[in-house]
Amino acid sequence: MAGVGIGTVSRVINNHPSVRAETRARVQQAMEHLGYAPNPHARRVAGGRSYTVSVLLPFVATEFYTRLIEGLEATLSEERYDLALFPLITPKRLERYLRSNTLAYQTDGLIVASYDLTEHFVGGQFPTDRPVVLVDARNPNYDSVFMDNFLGGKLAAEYLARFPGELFFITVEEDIDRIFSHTVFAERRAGFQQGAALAGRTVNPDQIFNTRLSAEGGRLALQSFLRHYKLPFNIFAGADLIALGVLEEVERLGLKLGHDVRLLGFDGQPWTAQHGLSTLAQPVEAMGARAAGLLLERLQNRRAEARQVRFEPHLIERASTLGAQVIESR
Amino acid sequence: MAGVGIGTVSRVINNHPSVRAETRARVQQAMEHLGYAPNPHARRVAGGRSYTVSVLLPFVATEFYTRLIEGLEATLSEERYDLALFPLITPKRLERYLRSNTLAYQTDGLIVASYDLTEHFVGGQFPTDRPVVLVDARNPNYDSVFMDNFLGGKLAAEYLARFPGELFFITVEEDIDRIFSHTVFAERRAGFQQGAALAGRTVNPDQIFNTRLSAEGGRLALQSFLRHYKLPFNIFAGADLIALGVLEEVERLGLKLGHDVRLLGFDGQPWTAQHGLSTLAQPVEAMGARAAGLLLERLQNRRAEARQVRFEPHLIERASTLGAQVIESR
DNA sequence: CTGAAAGCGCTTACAG
DNA sequence: CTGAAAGCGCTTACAG
Repeated sequence: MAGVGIGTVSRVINNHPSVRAETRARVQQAMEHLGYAPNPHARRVAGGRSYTVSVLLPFVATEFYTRLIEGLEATLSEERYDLALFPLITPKRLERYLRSNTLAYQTDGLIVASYDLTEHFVGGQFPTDRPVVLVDARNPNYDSVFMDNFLGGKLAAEYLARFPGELFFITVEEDIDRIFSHTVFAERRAGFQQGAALAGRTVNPDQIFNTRLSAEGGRLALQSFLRHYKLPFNIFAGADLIALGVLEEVERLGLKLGHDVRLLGFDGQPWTAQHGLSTLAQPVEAMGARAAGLLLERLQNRRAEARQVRFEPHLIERASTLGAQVIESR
Repeated sequence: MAGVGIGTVSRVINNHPSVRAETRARVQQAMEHLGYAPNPHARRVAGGRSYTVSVLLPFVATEFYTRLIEGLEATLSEERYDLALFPLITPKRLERYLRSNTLAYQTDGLIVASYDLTEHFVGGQFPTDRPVVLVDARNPNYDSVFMDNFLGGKLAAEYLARFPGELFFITVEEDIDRIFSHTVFAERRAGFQQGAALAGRTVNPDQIFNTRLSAEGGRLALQSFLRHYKLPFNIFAGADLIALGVLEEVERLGLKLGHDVRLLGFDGQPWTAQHGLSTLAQPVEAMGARAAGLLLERLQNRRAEARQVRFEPHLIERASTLGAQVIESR
């Protein structure tokens, strides 16, 4: 249809430089018109690349992963890469992804989210020769993009310590998927405790409530704090989802948000704005984009030194810590 | 290594009948020895089949899906099929899975879990010519394997109505992933209400508690019931996970399980046994296996009429409804 | 800059 | 029953 040989079509598809602009345009028009898209299996058989990247991620359906995937995809799709998602459901399945030559794993590279899975393999290396990038996790041997969760907890404590009233922390100790271990909540907790100590504040064990990652857990936490302490409260919820439950319970009990209870979340979910929830925002999409970028670079240059990219959370102040009036007058 | 041509190796791999048993064994030995596994991309390019099946499933990490996947995989792997999991995160992504010819979607068939997604497409048909099987969902135009959730709710009410005290139901109205709608909880609720009515029992609105799918939601539900009603309670939790929270709260409050509070879950999760939780068990693995079987058959015979396979939940009685003593004396 | 040819790792008639 | 050959839909030197 474009009046060219299939080799030229292939060059257009693969962005080969030596194609005349006019020819390239003609071929692209024809592809558009015909709704043609190349067969990725054939591309892999012929060229050794499938233009697909695997993302191994925990089997937990939080907005964090939705946002992370968006970030990954935005960057990868610019280079015409597709991503295939592989929820890590059992260790057996991890083994399968890595060792078998299942279609599933026949991709060009690997992005591993939230786990440093190297501990599962002898020698601390992934049993693969494909490039691997960690995101929301870190390992010195691999490109890593991670959040400084300790700093997040510390910032939370320092910020909340400026207000009158006791400090509280709601955390999640249980492994989110009961299979692979993760450390983000423990890091936030350690940071929180150090921040509180630096501010000269004590945090008793019953000021720390451990629950599961659910809004209802936040409601139970507030109930528990109320049984043992007097208002006002300064609560750092280890996740926005948990903070949402605190908000619900504050409302149900008729307490005054930003006064009786000052509340700080963690994550910076898009919906926190509507709820007036102060939060330590993680630039999740940016982290995903960066991880995708590292993988793309690594695909070009396999030998470069592993890079460690640290992100910091940033404080977003809203009514849940400042009170409604303060916000209005800004 | 086996002293045969590559064509014969291929015949062995594909279970072609006309290979001598002795030759087959020799080839298999060689494959074993070399750790050889065929390249699925090449298989698809050459033979049109990739021996991979896509599973589209909600992005919710419940044990239901873990078990479902196990059931699917057990059956598919017998026929040397692999499965590729595709969490349905956004409608955009659904579109992508179906329309693009991404590697992701270049599989031999489609298993769709928990949603009748046909509503998203004009004509009520999936835009694909590959076989499609629904599981935990139903549509007359496609092979479907589903649970009779209405019956489940009805059985629950009939069973609990035999005990003294009010009837309660804990449900989840919000869509589990906020994106695609599902109906299982509404069906259980409708069945529960009919069962209660048939048993001559009334269920007031405040005897039904709506929460999210979390253990903590069960704890809040029990708190709510206690504010409005007197013990003893007969509670049907729409999911075992929610029942777990009721158990936790019963213990925290020092109530007597199986007496003050009789509790029935739904799902039949493996861990319910340890907790003495009575439950309406869904044979999830069997449903998965059946769905996989239907797909395998459909791969052979594309024209056969769509089959509808209905599963029923079955009651498992334990201490949470019978009390500890009764169990002991059995 | 572009076409024609070889080749990627398989499957499957076609002979024998 | 089995080997040799053609072909699947691409990519990529190799010529021109």
